[in-house]
Amino acid sequence: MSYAAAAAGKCDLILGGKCTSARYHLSHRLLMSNARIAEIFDEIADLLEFKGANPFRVRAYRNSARTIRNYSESLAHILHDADRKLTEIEGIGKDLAAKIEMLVETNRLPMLEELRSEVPESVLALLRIPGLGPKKAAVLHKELGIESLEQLKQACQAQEVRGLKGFGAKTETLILEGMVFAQSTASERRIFWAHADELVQELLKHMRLCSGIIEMEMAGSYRRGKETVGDLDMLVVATDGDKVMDQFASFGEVAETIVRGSTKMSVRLESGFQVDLRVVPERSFGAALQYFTGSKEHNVIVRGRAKQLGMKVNEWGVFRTDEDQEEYVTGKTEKEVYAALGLPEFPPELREARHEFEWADEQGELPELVTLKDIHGDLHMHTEATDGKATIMEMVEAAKQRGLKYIAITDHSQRVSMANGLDSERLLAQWDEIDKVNQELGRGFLVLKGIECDILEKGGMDLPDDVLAQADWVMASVHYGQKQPREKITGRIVEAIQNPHVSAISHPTGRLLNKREAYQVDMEAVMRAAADQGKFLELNAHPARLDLNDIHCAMAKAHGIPLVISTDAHNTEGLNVMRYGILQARRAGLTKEDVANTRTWTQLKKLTM
DNA sequence: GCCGTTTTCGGCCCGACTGTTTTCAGTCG
Repeated sequence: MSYAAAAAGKCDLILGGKCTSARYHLSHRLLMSNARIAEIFDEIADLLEFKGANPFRVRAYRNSARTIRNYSESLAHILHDADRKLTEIEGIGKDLAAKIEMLVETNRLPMLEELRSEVPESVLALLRIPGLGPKKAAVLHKELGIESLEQLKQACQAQEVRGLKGFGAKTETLILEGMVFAQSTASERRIFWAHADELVQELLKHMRLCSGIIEMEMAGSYRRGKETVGDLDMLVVATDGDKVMDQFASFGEVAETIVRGSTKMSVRLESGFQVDLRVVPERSFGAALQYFTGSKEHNVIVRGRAKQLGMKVNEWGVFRTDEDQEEYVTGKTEKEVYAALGLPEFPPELREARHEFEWADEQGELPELVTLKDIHGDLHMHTEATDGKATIMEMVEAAKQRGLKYIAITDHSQRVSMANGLDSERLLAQWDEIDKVNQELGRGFLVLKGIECDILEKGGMDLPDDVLAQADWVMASVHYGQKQPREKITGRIVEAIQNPHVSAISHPTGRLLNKREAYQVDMEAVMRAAADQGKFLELNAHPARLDLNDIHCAMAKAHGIPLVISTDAHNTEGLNVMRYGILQARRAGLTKEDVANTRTWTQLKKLTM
């Protein structure tokens, strides 16, 4: 189906049919992307769960949603390829394949329409209250006719809820307390990894004041380096667990203790952020670290493997199970836990049940992931000439201190008037200055003549070709017309890639975490163009951008497109964000070879030829 | 709903904690 055909779709299509509803924020002009199919299957899982459907059926929808979201090829393309079948994909059987086909071909799914008519959207909001799952929410809906958070609040205040079977006075209180939490959106509760890291450093500092701690490590999505973190998990081995919990409770940010048992304690910080602490025996530390680092999906596979081997894995260790006997095998370190199952010690960033087991099985080894030390240059930064704060020389000094060998100065072009963007004349003057700086620096460090040139709303570049031709490095960026329809914005970016003077596309999707959705850009088309033209794509390392995301980074690798990880620094401190980009690249399974700026400038230049 | 050296049925990861119970179901991670 062409973009035009998709765009011509009417508002009665299932996914565009509720244009005014919050249920779908996406425009109905979209093709049926993998992300969208995944979103639909997740919604079906939510609705089925609420209805009390077979939990394994619910899981099948959730698993397939995750697989589809992570899939590097468009399902619509596979569907239209006569030699391929959707059922090749793990977790997609005959039924789901038929549903995907119906979605792609007709943009509709009667089953979803039926579920939606049975379960009002507002009822699903009840599940966001901590402690309220599908079973209890269903009772509230059925017995008291509750359909919204507001109605539930009133019922609790009127003490109508405590009369229900399985509910009590305490539950009413918990529901009322959880109301504010439930009313905030999921994105408001997740913080950038970089912010989580600041919090972690503070927390670790506080905990180190407690004597008797033998081992201490953060687990969870923080350890996996996810771009945003929803809560923190801390693991401790200590001589006195109670003392550790007391120390934990005395952390300055703690607002309330949610639970405290003998091995587990959860607190909520002033900011609403939750932190969990677990105290485990020394012989279980590795097993617990493995377990609580997750991801959940990764662990499900690990446990399945254990079972095949006649073993069992839980947070206490690896056990050999014979008849009704259980024998502890190992658990002190993560490495031992994985080794007992014949698996390599997966770097936490890879533990997402995407390709890591495939790599371990088929290649017998994991990719050697890129590290911060591998980076030799930074190809995106600004100076005081536009909206940066430092001079060229100050950026050079800061880059040298961080062990870099070259940088590109890429200030904004004239279209970005708010940032005092450069016209041809000022840009050429800046490049003269760079020549002088390079002379002064001599060998050992190189400053490249660069520009972050806007891709204009109507298409085309913001500076003339004869100027761009003189640059060492041209990054093309969309800053305006971000809301344009898919066909238009994709066309602009593809056209920029085809411009012979453009080296790379910066922040290719334009998303800002927790704040702004990506452009409606067709990334498959962008990647095909980049691969075809031998151009680079940026992984912008700014913690609010991290654009490309990990899935797109893996897609780029599959297309053979080299990525440049850059800081987009606006001052000298801004150069520090490189490590967030590295974390993102590692999550995508990228090696040193996949990242272009691990090379010298001379080597990097050859990649484009 | 998926999957198969258990192959068209019968499994599908596992434990801690809480509240409402009086032995356990629901929720969470």
